[in-house]
Amino acid sequence: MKKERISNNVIRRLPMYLRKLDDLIYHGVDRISSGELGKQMGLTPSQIRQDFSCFGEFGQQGYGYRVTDLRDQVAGILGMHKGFTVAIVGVGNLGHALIGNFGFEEQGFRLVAAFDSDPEIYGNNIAGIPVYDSATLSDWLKRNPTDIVVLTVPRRIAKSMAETVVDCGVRGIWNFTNIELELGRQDVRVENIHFSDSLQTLGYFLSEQENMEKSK
Amino acid sequence: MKKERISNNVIRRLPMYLRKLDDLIYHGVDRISSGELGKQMGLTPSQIRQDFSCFGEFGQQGYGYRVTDLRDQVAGILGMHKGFTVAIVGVGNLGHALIGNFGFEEQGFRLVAAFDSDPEIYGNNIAGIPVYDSATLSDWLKRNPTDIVVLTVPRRIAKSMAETVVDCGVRGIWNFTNIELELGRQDVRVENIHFSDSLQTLGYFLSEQENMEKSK
DNA sequence: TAGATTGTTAATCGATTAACAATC
DNA sequence: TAGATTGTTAATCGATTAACAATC
Repeated sequence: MKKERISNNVIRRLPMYLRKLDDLIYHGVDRISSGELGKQMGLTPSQIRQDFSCFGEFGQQGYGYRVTDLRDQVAGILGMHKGFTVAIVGVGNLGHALIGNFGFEEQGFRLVAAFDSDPEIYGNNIAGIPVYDSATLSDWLKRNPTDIVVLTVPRRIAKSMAETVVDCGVRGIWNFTNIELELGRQDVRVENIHFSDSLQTLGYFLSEQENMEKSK
Repeated sequence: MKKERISNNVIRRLPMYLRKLDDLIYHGVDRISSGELGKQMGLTPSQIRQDFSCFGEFGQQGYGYRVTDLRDQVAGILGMHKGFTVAIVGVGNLGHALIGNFGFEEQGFRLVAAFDSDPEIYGNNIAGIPVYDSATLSDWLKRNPTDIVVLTVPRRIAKSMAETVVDCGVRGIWNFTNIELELGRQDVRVENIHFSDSLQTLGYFLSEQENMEKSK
């Protein structure tokens, strides 16, 4: 029974499932039960069955799940077959790293162009991706409708860049700038990679651990 | 009333609070109520008071919270004053970006060294951080006890590198390799940055949006 | 003092887990 | 068929929200 409203927790688990399923395929596993999958992922079988049942009936009673089928279902839910187009704005080390190593294509995204304001940087190709002058970004987006912009620019220009690109029809921003982009637009989705949040969380746990040991 | 067991959700919100509080300080705000903070962050006042009350009593009745005090409390909870030492393993574009742009020091971490196996790369300094040969990592860690390793190596060597460093006493791994590091050690904390999970989540929402529009 | 706002207890809501009939 | 395992309904658990006495 498909649900209309999917909780955030479920959505965040989908990429985890995908990674695990790819791993199982890699290891030649063609069938798995919710019990076994749960054991391997540290989830309860119930949760796994509940999660998938939000989107449809992907298993077979008495048998389990066909790994490749399930993988394709999950990939489909995540829109990986849609070929969303991507442009990277800001080609510093991080932008560079994403162009070279992330593998947009393997994940079903189409990385089309990159932009930077440094004349030393634009005009070149990086791993086959042309890098254009940021000054031409707005025009370019109007001529080349783009689904997603990866925001890897310095913090101080992040907000205005974000506003520019959404005005040019971009529907999703993958935000690496570590600021909270409040664009006030319901139709634009921002997904943040907050590096510092992650490291601080790690700091919390190490700190906790130290406090525990001291109080023993 | 301090709680012993803090939920993960609360912990993940702490860095958000910190960012917001830094922002308020930057804008010269010296006092804020849970109501106003909630409005600005999109949380309920109740939740904010509940969150902070896990760690102590940081506010004043009838007044609210002193922004700088609260900021310092949160930073303290996150262990930012502890000066955890950090080494980066893998100096590709991403490792390079983290050394140059992340700002470990401003966040209270002490970035001490970086390692890479490429002779073109090790032997140099990057932004004042020495880059050593990965072959010497194990020895170096034994001589220089290190709290955290940033793992920015290629996927295929991620697991063995992780095992090496925890054997040398590293207590936390900031993992950028997009694999699930199952180290089976309760005393070592792994914090993941799964780029692809994040982008796939964005893909899900854009895909949903399209489906919604089509079915209208 | 009166007004504001906290910290905390109680109520609600949502997510996870357990149970089980359906069925491969 | 018997055994296994799903999808789903019900029960539990935990997190969020609401309410309010305490107090600055």
